[in-house]
Amino acid sequence: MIELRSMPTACGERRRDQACSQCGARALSICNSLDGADLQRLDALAERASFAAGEALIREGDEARNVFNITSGSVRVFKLLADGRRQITGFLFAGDFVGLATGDTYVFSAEAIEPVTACRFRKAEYRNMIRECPSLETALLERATHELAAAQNQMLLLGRKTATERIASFLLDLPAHDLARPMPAGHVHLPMSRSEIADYLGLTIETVSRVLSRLKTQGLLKLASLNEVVVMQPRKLRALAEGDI
Amino acid sequence: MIELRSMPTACGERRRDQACSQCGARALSICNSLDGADLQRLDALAERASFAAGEALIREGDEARNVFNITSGSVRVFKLLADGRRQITGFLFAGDFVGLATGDTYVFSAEAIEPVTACRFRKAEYRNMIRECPSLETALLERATHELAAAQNQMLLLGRKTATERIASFLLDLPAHDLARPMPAGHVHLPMSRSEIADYLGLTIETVSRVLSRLKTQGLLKLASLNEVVVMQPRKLRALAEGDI
DNA sequence: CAGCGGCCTTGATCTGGGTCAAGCTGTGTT
DNA sequence: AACACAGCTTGACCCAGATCAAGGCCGCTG
Repeated sequence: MIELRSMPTACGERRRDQACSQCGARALSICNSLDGADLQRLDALAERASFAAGEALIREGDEARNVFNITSGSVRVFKLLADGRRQITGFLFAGDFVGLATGDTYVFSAEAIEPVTACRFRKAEYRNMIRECPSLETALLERATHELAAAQNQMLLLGRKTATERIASFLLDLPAHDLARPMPAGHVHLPMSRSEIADYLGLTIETVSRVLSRLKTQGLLKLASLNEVVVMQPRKLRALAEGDI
Repeated sequence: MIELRSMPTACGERRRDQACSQCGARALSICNSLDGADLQRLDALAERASFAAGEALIREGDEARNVFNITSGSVRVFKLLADGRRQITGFLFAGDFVGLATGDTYVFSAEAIEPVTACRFRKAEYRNMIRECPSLETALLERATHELAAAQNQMLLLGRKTATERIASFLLDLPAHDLARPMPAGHVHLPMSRSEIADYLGLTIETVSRVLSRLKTQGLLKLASLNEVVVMQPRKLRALAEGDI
């Protein structure tokens, strides 16, 4: 048992009062939506877990026993085809929930990209929790709806955008998800590898690398390091992302 | 005010006790999850609406005033890029909800493919309803989670599957959504045009047409009419869809 | 029942991004 | 400091599916 309330980030605290660019919702963190008594009850049910880089929180096909709330680090959520082709359907950061699938088995996998800490809830207990704390359900519905809006944007990206538009959209959207990590304006931290970016955007690593190089040559970006991009011309990048060209 | 209870399909009745192939959930229709008293309350709030083919239920950017429950017909949900490129993010049938976005404005459009009837709920009233009827929220969360699982499958399809795999997946998954329309085993009804299939699968109409023709030549399908496909070899089609080749 | 128009199919050609193949870079190790 | 290795970049070439173009089919209308 961990005293979540004594640790500001333990239940996935995120910056408050920032409207989501994809669905317009505010106060998306579960923490922000619940009152003290509810958080206390969550507290009693939470078990802390940590994962090394590459370790799995959730494996597709396993019995769905747990729900996690990420408290630090970053996670890749993905599905595989039989021959190994991988689609990363999302990256998760502090404050995100994972494992809310309705069925008896997980329908996706989730692995730590960098060292991760999380609160684990047994799914059985989690159901009791919902019964006692209806506002949790409201908060989860809001988050699910938000993720659905994000998924629609991603489908638009995967189905209809060019490689350049995909990379531009990605660089502009990423900071909105990773709110726990404070970055100077214009700086984007990439905890994931090129191969993970490629599998998220439906491209190959070579194309990701080429497009980043071209955007750099064109002066839209600087590559401060492998894992840090500085957006030099956000207007132009936004125009590229929307296909306005 | 419409007496929903007196019309079996009015609140989006769907076949019961059929587990979803994408997320394992059962009883996905809202109707199936609610008891008589709750349905009666929903009843009092519902307003019947009908839409001609091509008419919009929801326009991206408009103020989000309504939530709809489709009671008959089929609907395309989509997003557009500035230059007109379209991604259809889903097709909706009897029993599906649309318009549950959290924000103040809709972030996608929804249009009737064929004549549609639906129950309209004012969003303000809908919020009261949730307060009075907590099991509605549970049902909606279950549906949202289900749609999220479907969205992840679609991202895998759009990001990593070949044209043939996309078409095969589409033909196998479609009947599971359109439960209200009873079809003989193996028969798939396509209420949407080739152009809508293309915009759903991230392809062009020419590619959709060519792949269907090839599958027909190979004896996997018959094209009974423009809008009806008969799957002759479901095993082989499933193998194609999963990329097992 | 002829003519029209919207959709669908099929063929020919083109191209964005994939594939294959070197190198490069940065980091950790001895 | 030299090395090794994993991940990244860059170049050359290729191909699945897009684009461009020409008919075909079918339901509707006069």
